[in-house]
Amino acid sequence: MHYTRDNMAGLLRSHDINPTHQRIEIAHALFSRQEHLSADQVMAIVNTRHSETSKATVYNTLKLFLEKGLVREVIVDPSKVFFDPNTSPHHHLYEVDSGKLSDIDAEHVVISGLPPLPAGMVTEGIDLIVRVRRTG
Amino acid sequence: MHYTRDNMAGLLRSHDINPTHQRIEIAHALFSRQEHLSADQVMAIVNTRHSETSKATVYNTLKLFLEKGLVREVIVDPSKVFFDPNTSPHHHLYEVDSGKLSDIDAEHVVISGLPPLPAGMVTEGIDLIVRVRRTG
DNA sequence: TCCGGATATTAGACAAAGTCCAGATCGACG
DNA sequence: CGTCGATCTGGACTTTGTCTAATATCCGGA
Repeated sequence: MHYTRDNMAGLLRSHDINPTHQRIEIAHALFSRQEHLSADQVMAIVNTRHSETSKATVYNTLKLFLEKGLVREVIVDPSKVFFDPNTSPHHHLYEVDSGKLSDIDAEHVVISGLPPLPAGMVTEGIDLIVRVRRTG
Repeated sequence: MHYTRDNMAGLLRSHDINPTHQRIEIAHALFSRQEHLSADQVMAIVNTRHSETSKATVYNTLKLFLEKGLVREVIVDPSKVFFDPNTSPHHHLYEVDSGKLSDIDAEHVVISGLPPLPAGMVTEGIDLIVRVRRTG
């Protein structure tokens, strides 16, 4: 599967998102890299050659992608939110010093013994973040 | 154990923190409530009667408490950091709609199957956050 | 008691992330 | 082509948090 811009249009449509120029560029930035990017980084990537997409649009679009389940939000750093194009169940490894964020496959991870939820509540998601630091 | 201001002074000393007026007030705000508070909330509480403590001091003090292991940082909301006076191992339940944050005792929770850490890394902490939402 | 240095506090300027809005622009369709 | 709803935009604004230089407080020793 190549993350071409044409394929992005299809991906957007399949998530009920009208594929505009800007949205395709933003989706392409996220999916072709398969990395965790902040809004800032997305903006920088999309506007490398010449300014194409405004800050407001980047934020609006990322929020839209989030609502439509195209990307996932990862909150590990108090100063910025990361957007993750991988929506399959997985966890995160965060290197505190460098700010590097990587995936931990959920396949073999088991979390057991959680207490029952309060009445009238449904789980929206379980975030497991392993914070690590370089020794010495 | 009552969380009197006098006891706060002892608590601070036992964590190698010089117990000043402002620090005692801030510690008292956190520990007497045993709740998760943001810097904003701490500032509001400490300055209810009349302005006593500046913003800079609140931030400096919370950071100091963090370094000295007196409180713990909880990152669940992209817009603000919460400070948790409970430093014993535990997890968190976050109600997305209301922003309410509560503890999950770690005693019976088991997390297994995590992959080995990259070489030269040590775990700084594992954060488990259960995000819930009220059923519609 | 007075002095001096170390530690703490402060106001306010500043920075960065994100939101908001009113107007401009786009693009599909008749 | 002209219209209309959807989208995009610049820029002002808000909020959280940081920084700095000046001031205040504390404490030990002469």
